[in-house]
Amino acid sequence: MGAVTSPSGTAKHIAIRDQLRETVLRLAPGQPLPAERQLAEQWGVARMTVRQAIAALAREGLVRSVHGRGNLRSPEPLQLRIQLGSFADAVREHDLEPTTRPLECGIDENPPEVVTDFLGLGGGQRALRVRRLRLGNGVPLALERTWFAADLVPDLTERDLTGSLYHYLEARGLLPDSGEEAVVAGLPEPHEVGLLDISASRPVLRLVRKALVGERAVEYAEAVFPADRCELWFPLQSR
Amino acid sequence: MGAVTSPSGTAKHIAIRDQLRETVLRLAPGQPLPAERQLAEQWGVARMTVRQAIAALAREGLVRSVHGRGNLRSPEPLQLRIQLGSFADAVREHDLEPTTRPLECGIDENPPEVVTDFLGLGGGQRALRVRRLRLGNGVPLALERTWFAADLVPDLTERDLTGSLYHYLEARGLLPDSGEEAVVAGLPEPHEVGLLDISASRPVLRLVRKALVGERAVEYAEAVFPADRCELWFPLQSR
DNA sequence: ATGGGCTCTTGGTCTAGACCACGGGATGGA
DNA sequence: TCCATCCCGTGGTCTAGACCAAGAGCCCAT
Repeated sequence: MGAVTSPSGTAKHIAIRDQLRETVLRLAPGQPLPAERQLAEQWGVARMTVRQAIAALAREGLVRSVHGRGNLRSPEPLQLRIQLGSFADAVREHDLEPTTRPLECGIDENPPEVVTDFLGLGGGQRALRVRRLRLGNGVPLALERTWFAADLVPDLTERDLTGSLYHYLEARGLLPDSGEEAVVAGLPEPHEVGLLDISASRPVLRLVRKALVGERAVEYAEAVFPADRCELWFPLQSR
Repeated sequence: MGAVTSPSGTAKHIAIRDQLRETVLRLAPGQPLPAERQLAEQWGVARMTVRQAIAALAREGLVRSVHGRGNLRSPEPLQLRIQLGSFADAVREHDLEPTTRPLECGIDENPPEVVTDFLGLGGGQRALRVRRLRLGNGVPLALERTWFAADLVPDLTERDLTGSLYHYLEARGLLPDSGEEAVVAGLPEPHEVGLLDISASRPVLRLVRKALVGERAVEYAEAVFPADRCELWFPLQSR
């Protein structure tokens, strides 16, 4: 079939990538592209060249390669505006059903130094670590890891984790009233790729929250958000 | 020389990537890895396989491939904490020399709808667009694009752009006192790659600021930060 | 019905080459 | 001394195959 018409000087895999992008955008999410071998023959090109083009589309987040099945158009991203401290509310505002999957809840025998420093854990005091996956309509939106001083939350059970931790904290007068949040971007760790159901080359937002009640450090939390699906929102302070 | 010792079941390019990562970490920033052809021979492997390993290290941000020169270890990232609205101060706090390179300053004949909506531009009112590159010790840290209602800043000249725009605004009683900021992560556009001097596969933080003085919309700004070099920092509000 | 295995299709890895395009240093002439 | 040019080493692209491994559906034996 027709050879690749590259505006002289353009690499073939670039031209193929651009043509293929058009093809993908005409597909419904979840639908596969033609097989790599077929595309290679169709364009009269080596399979490696087609793979290079598809890899680029995968980095763009447009396509997901699944071994044994094909190169599928990615699901439509849902873009979520999250104002920090109210995850469930943010999800509900988008008419999504917020759910939480507890992954882990227990004593962290060896917490990172940033955690012990911030929570002021010295002799004997232990850190409780909670890991949760937050979803909207079943789609993973955030992976959270939170540390508390264990003696502050003695009766926190697995059941409390499926709802808002902030309700639990509020009932005990531990609702944070100040602190700071830092945001960086990066690429996901391998284990995060699976839990968040994203591709390894798509960026993520990482957020670190240090929260206080008055002078007392209450919560150290790290959250990972797929960049495709989430936007973090902050009110500007008066100066 | 020694064949690749892969923990049976591991792909060669993975094993090579991991060995190569160790090699890179022993290099000084800017120093090149051995040439691809040499590495391929050394490990008894095809050059394409070595290239696959190096591409992974490039995505990690550890290595930068330069056509005609080699695969060089990336410069040491400088990690900057930026509290919004005070870029120059943030840079100075890290003992860096903040500079600004004005790229463009003029009327935007066709501003995006989000801009005209926010700034309330109707009828003959026009938008002034400013593009600047912010650096610390000569290293690009942010690419900014800012829109103002043109009649609010009639005497803004190219000279004002090299310093803090906020000084200019403050002198005219236009210093923003409220607003909102949204943060997303993504990959850089091709033109951003060059200006920020990053590799195309490294994530960036994108920030959109809508700033007001009282009820009056003053500034719509978009900024792009290399994820390797910047961390955005926000104070937590009292609730 | 149902479960297990077979087979076919798909992407994943890898090879051993080829030629192109860029950068930099050596070389030589003005 | 200075500048243009050439050459060579580098990464960038591309080929035409090969085999491996995972998913999915078929078919048969239970």
